[in-house]
Amino acid sequence: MIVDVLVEINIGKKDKTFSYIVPDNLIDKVDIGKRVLIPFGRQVIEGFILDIKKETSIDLKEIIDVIDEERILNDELLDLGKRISDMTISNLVSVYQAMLPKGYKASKKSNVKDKLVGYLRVIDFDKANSFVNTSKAKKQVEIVNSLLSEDIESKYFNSQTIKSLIDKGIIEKYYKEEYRLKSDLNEKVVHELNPYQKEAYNSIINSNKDVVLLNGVTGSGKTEIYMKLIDDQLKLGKEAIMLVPEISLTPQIIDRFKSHFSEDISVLHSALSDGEKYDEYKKILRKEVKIVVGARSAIFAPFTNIGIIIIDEEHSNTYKQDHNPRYNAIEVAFLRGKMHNAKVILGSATPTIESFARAKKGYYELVKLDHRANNATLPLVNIVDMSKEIRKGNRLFSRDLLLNIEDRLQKNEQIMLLLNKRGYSTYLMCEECGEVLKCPHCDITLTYHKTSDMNRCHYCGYAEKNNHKCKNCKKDSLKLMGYGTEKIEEEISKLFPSSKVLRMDIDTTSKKGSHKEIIDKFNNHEADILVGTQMIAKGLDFPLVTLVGVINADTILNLPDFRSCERTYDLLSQVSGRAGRSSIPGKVIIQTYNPDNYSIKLSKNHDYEKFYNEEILIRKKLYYPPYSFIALIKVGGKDYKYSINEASKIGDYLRKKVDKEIILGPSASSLSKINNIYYFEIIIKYRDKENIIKLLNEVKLLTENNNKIRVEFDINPSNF
DNA sequence: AACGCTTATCAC
DNA sequence: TGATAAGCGTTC
Repeated sequence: MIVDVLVEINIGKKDKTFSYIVPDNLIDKVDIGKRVLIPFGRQVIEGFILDIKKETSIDLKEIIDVIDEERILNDELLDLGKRISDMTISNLVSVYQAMLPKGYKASKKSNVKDKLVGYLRVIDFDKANSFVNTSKAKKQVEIVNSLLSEDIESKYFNSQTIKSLIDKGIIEKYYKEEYRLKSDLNEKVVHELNPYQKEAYNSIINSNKDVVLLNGVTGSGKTEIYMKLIDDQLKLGKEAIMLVPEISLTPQIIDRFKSHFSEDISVLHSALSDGEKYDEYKKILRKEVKIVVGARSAIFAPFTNIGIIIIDEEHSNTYKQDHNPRYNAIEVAFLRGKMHNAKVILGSATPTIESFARAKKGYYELVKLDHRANNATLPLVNIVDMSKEIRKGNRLFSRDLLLNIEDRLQKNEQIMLLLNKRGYSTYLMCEECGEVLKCPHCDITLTYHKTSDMNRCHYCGYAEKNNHKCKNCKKDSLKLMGYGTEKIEEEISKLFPSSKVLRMDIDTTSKKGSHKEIIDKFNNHEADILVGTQMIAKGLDFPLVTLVGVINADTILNLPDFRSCERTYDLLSQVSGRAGRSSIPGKVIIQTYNPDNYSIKLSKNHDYEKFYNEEILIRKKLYYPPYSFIALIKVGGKDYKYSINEASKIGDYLRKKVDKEIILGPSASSLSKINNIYYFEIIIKYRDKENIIKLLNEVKLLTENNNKIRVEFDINPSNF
């Protein structure tokens, strides 16, 4: 018997497998989709079995061992992986690896094992009973007495005492497999749908379309509808996958799910340890759970009978993986939905322009939910023109914002302030010559971090001590320019010394559990003001927040990205949704230098459709999605001239092969130099999806063996 | 990834 | 000319 094994090593030839002989003692254990241990050159590595053949051969090596008891990749997932590998122009192994949690990847590094817990039990009851009645060893008698009624974890007892009992032949130690995350079942809580939710629910179940776009304003109670839809599928004996952005996978949400279903659900997200992820995945493989709630990669949950797939906040760019393989979980959901004949539900208050366009064209069922659940009103939005404020000398905070903060503090209500930049100051500039301090490797502005007094590059991680010296004119005249959340926190504390301020950004949430800690503190009203980056805009629900301030709405607007308006609108509506979630009406103050930009102006009235109508015109005019698809080819190399030359060759090759599609570039990437590697980009705007994917796979084959350059592909990039 | 093999480079 | 460094190609 021979098996074909796919290994995680970059081999010039696409998805090449290696054949091995299966020794007789392993014949019963091998199966397609399991991992095996194999000799490979001089090393021993792991790989996936992709094929089994009856024939035999003598000049092949033998597999060393079969790692898995059960298949970890079933037929559907194996096939799905092949399609994703094609769609994303990436290696098949990398897709299979991305589909699996660390402990199930084919690599020696992932040495996550089953958690075994040591227990003690009585083996000789006669001996135990007489021992209890006769022995004078008080501690030992106590242990045996307890063990006579139930088995107990060995860690609770002194090992010396236990040893003597084991030696006497009365008790023994044994190991039991346990899950790292205990399933503490909550009491069942069932929510009745309100009339609006019921109407939306009915439209969803009565639709004959494969995909439903649920467009509900923030706070309209989409989650209740999701849960009802999942209930229906569970009753049919089917399984459900629900994807949520990483950031909104808060303990509150998980608890809410657990109490609704009152059965064990598998939760998959990055905050779990490798061991916990491994266990959660194992529960699915063993068919012990029927519901998975998780971030992007949870779309690969190894279910075999999926009834529904729900993607909450479908506009979130976290569903697209930003490194290879660059798959989009929503597209994977469509593939799996079709395979299982399961509906895919996309939910959002601000859908992507592409999704909404598809819904309007009738490809998706469009279901609207315009009423907030507990009759809460949408907040009042005030737009403040900062160019007028700055003339009055108000650089950071407008008068309007300060007055409102003061008012809320007096009423003992809470405030959230949002600025999507991190660090104390965004950059350092020389006051004498205007030179901006940049990373010596990446050509990107360095950010000053006050806590460490260091200037850091956010791309390569380069850091240097801040010495205020200008590298151009050598004078001590480097000044901090711009500002970040740290600066806002500092200034607010100065202006309102009696208030308690919390800050939430990448710097304060890097430690495990600190994210939850900050949320809990703010929730318990241990602070009055929460200053933070985007991460405070999403999904959080603080009933006492009645004022939300956006310090600078222009940061996203000014990004060189055709989606910058869409992003700005999303962010502003999300953040507005944070204000006035309960009976007290909320207020939002947006500070901007572009008060007339439609994405800012229209967020005031919470009218997504109006924004869509404006935005779609621009997309059409400039031939951007949904009027075209976009693909990005990134060519990187150490030698500037050679790299741009190779990039041009790729551009020429493509131009020769297509006639209607638009090929732009190559041009220097917006981050043209990172870690001393130069990057060039080719952008393709196309309509003929199949043909371009085929072409790009050809380009991959042609460039794969050239190790002077690295070529990467990004189909439908989420930002560029 | 890791090793052996071939080829380039340099001081003498 | 020999020693060492750098690049290349293979792994069932």
